[in-house]
Order: sequence, then structure tokens, then C-alpha cells
Amino acid sequence: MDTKHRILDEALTLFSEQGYANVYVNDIAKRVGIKAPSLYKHYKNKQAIFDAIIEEMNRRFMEQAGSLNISGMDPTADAAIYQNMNEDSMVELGKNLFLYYLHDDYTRRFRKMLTIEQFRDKELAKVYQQQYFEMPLSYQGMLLGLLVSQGVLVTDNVPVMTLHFYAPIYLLLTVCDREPKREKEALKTLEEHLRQFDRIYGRAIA
Amino acid sequence: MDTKHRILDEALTLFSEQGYANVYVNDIAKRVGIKAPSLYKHYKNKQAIFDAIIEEMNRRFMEQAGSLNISGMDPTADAAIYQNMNEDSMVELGKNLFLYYLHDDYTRRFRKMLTIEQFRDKELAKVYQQQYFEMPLSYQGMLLGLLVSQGVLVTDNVPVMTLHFYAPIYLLLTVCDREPKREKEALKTLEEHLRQFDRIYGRAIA
DNA sequence: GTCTATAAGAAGATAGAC
DNA sequence: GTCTATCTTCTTATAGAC
Repeated sequence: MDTKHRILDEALTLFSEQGYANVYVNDIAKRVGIKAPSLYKHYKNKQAIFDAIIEEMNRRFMEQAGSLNISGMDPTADAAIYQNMNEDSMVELGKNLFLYYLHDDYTRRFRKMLTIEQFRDKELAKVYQQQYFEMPLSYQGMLLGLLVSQGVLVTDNVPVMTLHFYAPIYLLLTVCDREPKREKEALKTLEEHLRQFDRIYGRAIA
Repeated sequence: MDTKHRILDEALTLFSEQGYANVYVNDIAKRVGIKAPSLYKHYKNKQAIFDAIIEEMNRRFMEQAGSLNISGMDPTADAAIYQNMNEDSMVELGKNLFLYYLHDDYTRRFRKMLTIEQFRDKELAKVYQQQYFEMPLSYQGMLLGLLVSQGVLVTDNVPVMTLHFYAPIYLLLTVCDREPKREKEALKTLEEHLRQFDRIYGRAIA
């Protein structure tokens, strides 16, 4: 990785832990292994580093959206769902979604940074909304809607069913962002949630 | 309200919108209507203002917990629930909870401030966890558990049922913190969620 | 592209009069 | 308790050599 990208990478790490204002260009430079003035050969100023992070993230999101792989899970897994859906594959679906969001390094740091900076900048608030609510809910809504039309799941309100699927995942994610040590406990709760979700909306009780 | 309290109040407003590091003592002073050096007659330094906000909030939380009125709804409403529970009162319960969290001025500003500052300080992360997950889930778990033992609701897993009740409320709350204009839309979604929750866990389909 | 030296300015905090 | 004036420190950013 060249210096220009290493600067973005280290800056993102620091911004995600302390917030933009608490990170000094000197801190970034130190982690990159250069002196602060050298940063200015790569970026006009501190704000430009932040902007480049946002831009890089937009690029990644476009890629994701373009490949329709919005959830971040691999297409193989997504495709399999349409064919043979059962409780176990539903649990797999939710766990994969959760673990992708939690462990993908860029996603995780970027989400934390957005969480910290969202109230300062309306644009960032919109990005957060888009990324963590609108995109997951619409993609999963599509997926779950397909399962409804196949008779695998039963409901007359797909959006609310999708909310019931995703909201606990989102809540557990914010728990783990704050206290990563609770991941195991969160995964257990997640599995219970998903099994109950399947029992609620699955054919069995319909 | 005396100057000492006005300082806390204005500081909380600013911290909740911009974060601690982006607010200057001069900004706080200006809003209070005094000059910055005068602040130091009331608080030792900027950090002491922040600490006093946390302390004030702890005091309020203790009061709430002490009166067992953890959800923030009034006791009359809470008591009524145990007696005559139906879908409409369930909707009322959830909406009240949501609107209290969203509109209570101190609660709202404090939540936003915690959201911004949580990753910088483990103690603040714990406060957030306690306030927005552990306390609501345990209180509502108790409430919903009571309804289960009365046969009003049916489940063999009260904690997950409570998660299904609360997680969508939490998600919609974070939406409105970011974009207050979406409150009406969120309330509509919330009502749909609650009615579906009642149908899922209510006697009817058990 | 990286460095050292340093300018420029911002922000927190204190001194001391009133 | 509030003010003006001021100090100190920290932080961003630039200049210019290598």
C-alpha cells in the first residue's frame, strides 16, 4: 500500500476511535511513519484526508450496489437462499449479515466514524441513514419478499417483517461496536432471534 | 435558572450537536450571555463542565430507577397495563416509550452527546449500554413477562420477545435523532410494528 | 517525498480591576 | 461574579533544504 493510501487507512482508524477533532495531523503522520509536514505533499490539508475517506467509501458502496450485492454477503449465499430455505439457512443469512458488518474492517471503522460525526454534518447523517437503514431494509425486504411470494414466509406486511428481521441485528451490532467482548453473547442472542423469527413468520404457524 | 445551571444546559446543547472537542468555552459563554473567563468562576475548567453534565444525568437516572419508573412513562400508564391489556394499549405503551425518549429534552440531548462521545471513553460506552439497552430491555422484559404470565401474550422466550418489541423502537429513535423531520413517518411505522407485534405474540394466534 | 524550522492562529486558562 | 488583557500551549500549515 502506498503512502497516500496508508494515510487514509491510519486516519480512518484514528477518526473512528476518537473523532475528527481529537485526531491531530501529527498522530496520523506518526502512525504512517512520516513527519506531519510530509502529509501535505499527499493531501492539501486535514479536511482533504477526511473527504478522501468519504469518497473512497462512496466508491466502495457504488461497487456493492452495482453488483446488487448490497448486503455484503457473497452472491452464492444469496442465490442459495431462493432455492432451499429453511430455519438453518435463515439463521445463516442473518449471522453472515451480522458478521460481515461487524468484522469487515473498512465497514466497521467507517460506521464508527459516521456514528461520531453524523450530527455535525447533514450529509454524513444521510450517508449513515442510507447505509445502515435504507439499503439493508430495501435489500432484505426484497429477499424476504421473495420468500413470501414462494410461500416460505407468511405476512401481509413485508416492510414490518423486514424491520422485525433487521432491527435486532442492528441493535446487537451497535452493542458490539461499543463492547467487542460481547460478540459471543450477541451471536447467541442473534441466533435465538432468528429462530424465533422463523417460527413467527414461517409456514408452521401461518 | 442560575448561571451555574445555565452553563450546563447550554453546554449540553452544544456538546450534543457538535461533540465536546468542537465546542469552545467561548461558544458556551456566548450562549449563556457572559464572557469566557467568567465560566471559570463556576467550573474549574471545560472538562469539569462535561463531568457535571454526566453527574447530573446520573442523578436523574438514579431518581428514575429509585421510583422504578425506569421507562420514563408515568406510573399510572404502567399500572393500567397490568389490568386491561389489548392491542390499543400495547400500541399506546410503545408510542409513549418512543415519544418520551424522543421528546424529553434532557434525555434527547444527552443521548446524542453519548452517541458522539461513546468511543472515546469506556465509561461513557457503559452508560450508553446501560441506559439504552440494559435498562429498557430489563424493564420492558419485566412488563411483557407479566403479560405472558397473565396469558395476554404467549412465548417461551421472553428476552427475545422483548428484543422484538424494543429493537424496532430503538432503530426508529436513532432515525429521528438524525432526521427529526421523519418523526411522523417513524410513528406510522412504529404503530404498524406494534400492531404486528401484538398479532404475533397475542393470544389470537397462540 | 521527506525532513527541520517556524510561522500563524486558535483555544484554554489565569491575573487582576471593578 | 463579571469584565479586559494577556499568557501559554497546542495545532495546523508553510518554507525551504536535501
